[in-house]
Amino acid sequence: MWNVVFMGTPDFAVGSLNALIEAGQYHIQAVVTQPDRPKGRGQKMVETPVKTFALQQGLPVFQPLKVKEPDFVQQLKEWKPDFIVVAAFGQFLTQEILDIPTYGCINVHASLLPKYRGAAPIQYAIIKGEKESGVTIMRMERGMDTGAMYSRVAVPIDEEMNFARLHDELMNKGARLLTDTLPRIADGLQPEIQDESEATYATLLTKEMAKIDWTRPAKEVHDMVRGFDPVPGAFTCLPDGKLLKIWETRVTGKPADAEPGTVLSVSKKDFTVACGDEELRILTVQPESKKRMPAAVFLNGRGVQAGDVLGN
RNA sequence: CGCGGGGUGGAGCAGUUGGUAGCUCGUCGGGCUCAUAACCCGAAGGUCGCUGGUUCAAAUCCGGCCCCCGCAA
Repeated sequence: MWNVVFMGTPDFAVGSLNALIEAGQYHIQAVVTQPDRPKGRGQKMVETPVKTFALQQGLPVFQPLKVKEPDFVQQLKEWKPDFIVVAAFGQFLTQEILDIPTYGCINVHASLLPKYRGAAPIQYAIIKGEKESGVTIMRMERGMDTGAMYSRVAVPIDEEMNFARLHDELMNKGARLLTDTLPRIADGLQPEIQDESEATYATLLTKEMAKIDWTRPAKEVHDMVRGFDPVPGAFTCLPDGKLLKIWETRVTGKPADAEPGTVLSVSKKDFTVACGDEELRILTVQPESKKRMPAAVFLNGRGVQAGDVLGN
């Protein structure tokens, strides 16, 4: 049995925590996660997915505002963990903390490092039109996901892959890779240094980035739409100013000679919109205050008409 | 008490000077066609979220409750 302190926050991290528990050879001394925060409609206090899961499992949960608080660092030292496993935790660890575990702080990162270091690696891989992504197990050091890598595993990304699916796949693959790799680290597995010249960064996604820019090529818009599905959702504006989220699209390959954002053809099933280069077929949308619906259904009600211009 | 939109036949919507509910799609039947997700004709299907109240009369006005959703965090 190895002593492990786990640090993580969103669903992605739950996969890894669960794998550690099921592996049966790790003693989870503590689960550290972000404090409860007011969230959503009504501003209710919401606990992180990791907290919810950890409590179900009967594990002790800690939610320091900052892990680097002296009192908490002291607590970590007293646990004398063999590993600190970190998965999408959301706080930086100080060198003092990195030095605590016998075998170091081990991170599960949802990309093939050194590509897509940072907060939103899954979304970025899709948005950038990558053909594959993956997960990396690495030894943390100071710096944003710069540590030497113990192991990696790749997963292909097809044209219809969206964030939700890639997330789940990487969560599962990452969890398995983690439990496979930890024992080898204890055995002395040597990590591989990241090639700094290959590094790219996946910065935090902002609201502004989710707004569709119809002057971009259709393929880019398509990649963006699936990269933002289901959160936060790529959106545009209807002629009346109402919000319209776009959930599913298909590149048509048909050149579009109209002002970007113009609704070109409207059939019973769907409609197409002019992008910078080609027409993009819209298959699934979500009007403001409504649920996600097929384009055909949307067109039955309010819908749009050929000639309408989106995005203003 | 963060801001806001909405609950109308299976689906998406219209319908607020209150007076027995319409549209598109779907479904079922029939027709046309080599054929069709196309077209034509016809039919079924709604206690208008729930609950009180105002009124001769409420989907439509007022109160309470339940549910869904967008924004913001």
